[in-house]
Amino acid sequence: MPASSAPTLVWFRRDLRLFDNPALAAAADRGAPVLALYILDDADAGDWKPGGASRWWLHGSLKALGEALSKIGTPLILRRGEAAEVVDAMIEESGADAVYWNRRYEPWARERDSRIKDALKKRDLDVRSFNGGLLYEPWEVTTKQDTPFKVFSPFWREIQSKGDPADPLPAPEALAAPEAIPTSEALEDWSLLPSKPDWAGGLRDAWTPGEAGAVARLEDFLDGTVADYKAHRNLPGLAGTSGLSPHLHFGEISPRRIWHAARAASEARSNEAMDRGTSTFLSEVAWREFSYNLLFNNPTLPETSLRQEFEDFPWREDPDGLAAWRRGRTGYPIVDAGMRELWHTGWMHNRVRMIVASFLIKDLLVHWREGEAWFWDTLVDADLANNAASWQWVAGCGADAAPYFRIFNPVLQGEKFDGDAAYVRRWVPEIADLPDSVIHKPWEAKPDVLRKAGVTLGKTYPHPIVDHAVARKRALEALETIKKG
DNA sequence: TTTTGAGTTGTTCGA
DNA sequence: GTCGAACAACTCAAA
Repeated sequence: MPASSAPTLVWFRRDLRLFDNPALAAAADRGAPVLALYILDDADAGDWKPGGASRWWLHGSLKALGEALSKIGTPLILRRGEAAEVVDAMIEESGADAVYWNRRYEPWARERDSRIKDALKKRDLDVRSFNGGLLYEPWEVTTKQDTPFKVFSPFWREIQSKGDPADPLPAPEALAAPEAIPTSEALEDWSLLPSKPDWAGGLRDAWTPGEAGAVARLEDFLDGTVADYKAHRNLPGLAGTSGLSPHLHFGEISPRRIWHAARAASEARSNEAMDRGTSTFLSEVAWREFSYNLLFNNPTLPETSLRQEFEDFPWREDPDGLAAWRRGRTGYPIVDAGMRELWHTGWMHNRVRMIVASFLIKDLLVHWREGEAWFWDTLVDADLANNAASWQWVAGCGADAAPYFRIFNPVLQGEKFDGDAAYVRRWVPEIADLPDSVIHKPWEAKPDVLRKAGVTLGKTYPHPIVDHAVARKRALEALETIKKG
């Protein structure tokens, strides 16, 4: 124990867990009492305050973290406001002489955190930041020329060549609370949960925010699903993905833990170095790293097309089309199913995210930022780096972008990846009685087939809001206008 | 400095 | 129904 009992302030942010939490582990090692703090820092976040679905998740995650911390001896203090001011107040009220946190990578957070760090260092406090959110820091993964990667494949090869990332750190077993514990605001007073109306029923059914929920998901996934991940991850009718994205976003589980657990599970199944499902899954974790790397090196990624020429793209204003897309009433069943899954559960299957994004951008020619904004508000896993990088990728204006001619055909995609229409029938029940042969293209069904299924196009289910073949040609022509040369 | 091979996820058309 | 080619040109990363 240090001579004084001045506490260590641990500022929780996107690391709402006890296991493999470097800042918390370092505070525990230091021996002094631990003051655990979470700041609702909307004031600092500018245009990127968490959306509705994220706030719902945050409530559950904070509740779980508070309970877990109390169990090992120290409460979680909740405060609202500008982080710099709140941290100062906490130091004042508790007598803390050290402040630890795990890094964030949003441009606004980096700028804010470095200001806070400088100010505290000037006052001779022990201030430290750690890597709690990534396998490797963005500046640790670079090309041989020491430049940031702009293409995923070589980035992924570089990650693999590094061997395994650091071992996860154990969770502290017991922590001492400070003598002077600052008062906490009540989580309920933050109004993170929707009330009028309560739209979160579907979210409650689908998710368990918090570290325990995250670990349970990981174990379930590694227990079975991962074996067929390579093939099944593309089929939205199955639960073939890990469903870990929101847990990762809030830091309820660390990517290093996921990495090591996945490797161990793979080795336990076979003597091979790593099975196909596991390596495909880990490459998806690496895509997350790649997005963070891109955001770190391109702070305007959420607002500005990475490829300059796309700033001159002839986007359309289409309020009606955008509204139909948001509500899942485009007349294309696979698109509508995805948008309704999103609205209902706060999540959408990855394959379907690409389909709906391609539809908004290429079929409607609506700016990718409109899609980014809607996802930001409705996804429980809304993440600045992933969201921005992925929308730019689909638009073709990002790093490693899709070739211009890659325009998803929503009918073919539906038939290919939802062949038995299990997904469409679940989320678009009004057409569930259509046979497999036409359920992805109801407008081609014969009148008596529609009648038998109780479908009246334009009444019970919309006509397609655009003709895909026409829209595809229009998109290719629009892309022609920004070609160089 | 120059060269070389490669670049997550697709669609359409014609043989 | 199945298969291969075409669909652009450019930029990246390493040698």
